[in-house]
Amino acid sequence: MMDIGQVRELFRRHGLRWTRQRELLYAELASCVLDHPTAEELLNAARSKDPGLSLATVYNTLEAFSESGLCRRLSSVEASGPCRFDVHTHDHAHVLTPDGRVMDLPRELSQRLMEAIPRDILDEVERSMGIHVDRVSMQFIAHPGTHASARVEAAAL
Amino acid sequence: MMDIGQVRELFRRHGLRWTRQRELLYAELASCVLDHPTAEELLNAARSKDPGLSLATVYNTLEAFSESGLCRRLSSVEASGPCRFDVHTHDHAHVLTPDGRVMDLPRELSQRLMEAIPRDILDEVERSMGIHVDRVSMQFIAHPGTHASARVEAAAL
DNA sequence: TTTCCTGCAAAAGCTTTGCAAGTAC
DNA sequence: GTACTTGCAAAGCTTTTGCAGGAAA
Repeated sequence: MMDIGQVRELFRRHGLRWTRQRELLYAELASCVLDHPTAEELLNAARSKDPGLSLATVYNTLEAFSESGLCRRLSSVEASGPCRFDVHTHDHAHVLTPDGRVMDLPRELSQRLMEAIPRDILDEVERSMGIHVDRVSMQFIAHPGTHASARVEAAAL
Repeated sequence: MMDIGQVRELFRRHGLRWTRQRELLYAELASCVLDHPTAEELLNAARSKDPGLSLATVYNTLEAFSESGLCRRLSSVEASGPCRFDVHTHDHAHVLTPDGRVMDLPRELSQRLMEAIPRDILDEVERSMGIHVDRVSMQFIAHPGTHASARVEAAAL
């Protein structure tokens, strides 16, 4: 994966101080390649390595990561629940499973999707709504009764 | 608009008892054709006609409406803050404005968008993620610096 | 040595719930 | 009459914040 020097460099590039807690949390978050943890899930995972870690620090850290572009915050979906955090910051679509999980669509597929939106429809959205479209967010809601099991490898992202 | 008999009938069809509060709240919600109110905004609007109305009732009512298919609760992946409620239950895309509002894309435009998703990409989403796609949810994030001002009429929805 | 981060606890914001009284059916 | 709804207050859940001590630059 990433050694500690690389993470320090990554943090520096994003204007973040390095701390033991941030290092740990970034590693945990980065290990969630397809699924996306909540703050509490991240805390539970990280506490095995740092029992003193506090939930407030997890939230503060995720806020700092999100601000600086190291992750993205995915707000509550369908069933109201806690926010989830996504280590992938590039534009990509999500799949929402019936059991409340959020999964990434592989980058390449997401790209093809975005490119498939006809230019003229986009133009009409901008014209009729009086806006400029910054980006498009898409979620595939999985049919209840199918259990998602991504067959993609992490590398595909 | 809709007279009281029609609303009673609508409620009955959806298995809901008619109450003064529900009547009022449905009217308020239905008057928000392009924008989507939060529970609190709805309360404020409705209190001019029923000062005794309570926030808990607004939430309970919106829950009942959502359950029975009379409105939809919007918990977008991108938005933060309180939930918003949408009287339009058909599938349609949304525009998220920089100031946190959520606006409907006209039905016809939404439909064209959905139809523009290539069949083969949808198939590959289902195959690679191991799901069946129930529906697709889309949001256009408006560029900060543009202020949305829909030029569509309510009738267009 | 200055500035930022952490952990704790407390507060804040949003939503749900228990209950007694009232209303729809 | 029965079952459901209302309004109130209180609790619940998620997230943020104030502060004192500690660590990074």
